[in-house]
Amino acid sequence: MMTKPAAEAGKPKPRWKRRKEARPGEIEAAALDLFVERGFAATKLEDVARRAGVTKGTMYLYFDSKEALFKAVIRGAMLPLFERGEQLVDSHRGTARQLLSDFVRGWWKSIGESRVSGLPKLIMAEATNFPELARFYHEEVVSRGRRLFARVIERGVASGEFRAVDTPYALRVLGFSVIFAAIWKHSIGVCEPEPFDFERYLDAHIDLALNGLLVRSGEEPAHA
Amino acid sequence: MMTKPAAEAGKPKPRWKRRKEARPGEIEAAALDLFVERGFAATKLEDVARRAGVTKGTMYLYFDSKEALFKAVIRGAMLPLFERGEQLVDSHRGTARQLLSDFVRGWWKSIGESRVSGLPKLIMAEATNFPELARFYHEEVVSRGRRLFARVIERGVASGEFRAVDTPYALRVLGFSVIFAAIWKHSIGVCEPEPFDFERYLDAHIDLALNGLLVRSGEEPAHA
Amino acid sequence: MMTKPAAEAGKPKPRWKRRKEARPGEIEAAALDLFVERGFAATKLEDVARRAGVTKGTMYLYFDSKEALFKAVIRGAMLPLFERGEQLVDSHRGTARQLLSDFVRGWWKSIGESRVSGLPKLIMAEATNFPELARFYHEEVVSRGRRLFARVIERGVASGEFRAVDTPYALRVLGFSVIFAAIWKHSIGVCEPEPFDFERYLDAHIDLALNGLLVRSGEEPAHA
Amino acid sequence: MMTKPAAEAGKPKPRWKRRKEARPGEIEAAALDLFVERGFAATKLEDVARRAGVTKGTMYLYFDSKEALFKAVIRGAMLPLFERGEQLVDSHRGTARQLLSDFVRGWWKSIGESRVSGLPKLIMAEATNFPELARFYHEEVVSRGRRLFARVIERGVASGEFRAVDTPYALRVLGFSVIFAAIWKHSIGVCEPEPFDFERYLDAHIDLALNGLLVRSGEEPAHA
DNA sequence: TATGAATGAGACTTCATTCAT
DNA sequence: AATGAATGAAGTCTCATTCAT
Repeated sequence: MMTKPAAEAGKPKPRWKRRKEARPGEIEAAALDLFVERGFAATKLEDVARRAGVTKGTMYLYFDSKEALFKAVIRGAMLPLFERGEQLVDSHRGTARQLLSDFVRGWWKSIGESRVSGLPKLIMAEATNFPELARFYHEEVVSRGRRLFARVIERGVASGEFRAVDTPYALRVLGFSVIFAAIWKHSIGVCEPEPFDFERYLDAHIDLALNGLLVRSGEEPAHA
Repeated sequence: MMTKPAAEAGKPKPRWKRRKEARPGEIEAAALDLFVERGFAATKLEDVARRAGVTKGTMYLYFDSKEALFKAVIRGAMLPLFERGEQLVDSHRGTARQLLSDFVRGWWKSIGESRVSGLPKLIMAEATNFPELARFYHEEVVSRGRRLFARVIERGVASGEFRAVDTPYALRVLGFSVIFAAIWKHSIGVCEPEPFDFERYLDAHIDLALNGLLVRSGEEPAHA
Repeated sequence: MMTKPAAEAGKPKPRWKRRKEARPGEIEAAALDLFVERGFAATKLEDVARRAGVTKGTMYLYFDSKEALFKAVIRGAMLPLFERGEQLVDSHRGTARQLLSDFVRGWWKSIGESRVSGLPKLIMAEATNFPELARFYHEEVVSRGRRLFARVIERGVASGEFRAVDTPYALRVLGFSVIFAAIWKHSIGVCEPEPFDFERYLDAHIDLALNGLLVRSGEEPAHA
Repeated sequence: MMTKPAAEAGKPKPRWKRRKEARPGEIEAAALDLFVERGFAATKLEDVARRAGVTKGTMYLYFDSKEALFKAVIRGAMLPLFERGEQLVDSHRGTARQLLSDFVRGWWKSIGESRVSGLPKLIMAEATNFPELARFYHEEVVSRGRRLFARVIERGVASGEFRAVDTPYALRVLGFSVIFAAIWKHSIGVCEPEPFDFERYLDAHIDLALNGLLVRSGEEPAHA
């Protein structure tokens, strides 16, 4: 419990370090965490600053306002969202059912288990307060995601594996229930007495989806 | 409950009527609307008051604080959530597949199209800020809803109509995608360029759910 | 030094009074004082509030922003500026030299000795920061003042009392040196070791003005 | 003052030149411009730095604080104020009326048309915030200017050209209206729809001053 | 019962100043 | 000598809450 006497202290610890390049990312990461946890309005910039290891003033070196920070967080977190997904669909060589399964599990792997999984909740909560951002999200994420999911289903229909479903809305049904897992994780999920088993949830989802989509034996395949 | 006869009134008529009984409900309704639209923190009590046709001060005659109002809103909005649902499952005499279809459509009819449809979004957004409420919601709505949905599925399994699925998680999958429709309606839905067709969404949902659940011809039914 | 026991206190002094009508004027008066004394930027709203006997928040019931308060102060202080002056010129029946003397002394009486005398300094100091207000001041005060002063000089020229001077600029010269007295009073004047004798200043001003304007004996009058 | 020969320099040339001697003046000049334009409080040091071609940090190598810079600016700008004026009065050999005319025009030439013309506005605006500076200005400029102007008038009175006016206040009247021209130029002047003609203003000023001061024919000269 | 003027803690934001580089 | 990233005190403004009317 001895405290080192000040006289002995060789190097006086600097009050701060200069880290121009790292700051924005750190601030955005801290902000994403808190925005997801508390919502935009209930998040105090001072808390974001503290979590990012800086002071209030520093935030304004990198972001013009709280709203600008919010937008940067959203936009920044979205960019990596589709790299993997589109590549997967492009290069997948197996059956459609296998693709669907890989797709959903891959999505959870890259999104659901990272901090980005908080994004859907955040967007849902603030969409009406930031319609411009919501539109941006819609175009950049929702539409793109739908196109991607549509390709998965259509490939199965084309190959005769899947029934001829109402693709545009079937993908909404299947997509929503995956995204909701992310929302759940960041909202009521944290209060649930027994933990939510996301692996099992995905299993059930894929099981239902495939059974819901597959051509039933005795039926003619959709394109035959 | 006697009203003073008008003839006797020498005093000038008061500017406002005695509406002690109606007030709380009106305030809660206004608050629900705004909380759903903007979130808890971003909603100003003055706006709630204006929408309810009263003034700020009046609100404090009925609610101790903004937080108390929030809780009252949540609790109040929950009451009607299950009336019909449980009754439906109790009294339904058709096939399980018909029950599931009626159940989902009935839910949307009574919840999705009313102001209560905003509740899920609100809870999701504020769950971490109001864990006590989230727990309450979990117990009163989520658990109860799951039990109800479980009965629907289990009835189908028992009757041999449905496969032996992982019921606890299958119902989460099916339930989430219905609830998400309500969330969507109150968030990004308002920004979507082409309107979301909820009827068609429910059709697709039921179609997928039934096909995903039904015993596939050639398979043995689960319980046989 | 005895403190009255709390129990004995008959009427608990109310923390504040309701004075909707009086507030704006009081706030503007306090703000005028401080703006004049310190300038716009250096004046803290909290100080204005304290001087007006209210708190910060109250100011925002009556003025949207500091800038709005500033504008209200300027505009409010200007309205009464010309009532007397224009009436004087309209109704004056004496010689032009008498009118000029009355005019200058009357101006000082109604402006120079009141709190409004701080206005010119304020406007001069903030003109470039609030160009819109400066234009407003120019139109409402400067131009109007010039027209009024021009009438005084022109009457003298018409009557043969005054020389044919370059009226538009002569009035600037004469006007400026009167206005400067007000500026002086609120700036360096407060630091001068021996007090500035404004009466004597006006005497000297009028003496010089009249001698500068009057037709010199031996000269022909301007209009003859 | 030896400069290291270029040939010897193996080290990379520094990005900035050694300009220790020139810096303070450049910073003061930039600061004077901005202080005049916006006032002390509304001027940001960063803007001063940018205009001076340095960065914020550099300013603190030369000035301890914003207030110190302000004082240096004021004091520095005052030095050239009287060089010419006193020399002019000392060496003038013409009539008093010619001296007065030369004096006023010379003042405008050397002060009014230079950046120093902004000083009066600045001092007026900040006198109450910096009483110490105001006192300094009063002693160094006002008093000195009055003594100088007094000599001009007194010479005319002595020579019999001018009437026996109340010299101490007559000079205030005449001086104020000249100084006000400088203030005007830097405040409302910039917003005036039609440009202020300073030459014409000086003509009118001198015309009025001389006519106001000169012995009127038929009168006895003051000292006779 | 109802009002809305008044409050004051607390949020966002600015900027003079410091100091590691 | 010079930089500019970082700081933090202080300002403007908001809004949940109180209370005189």
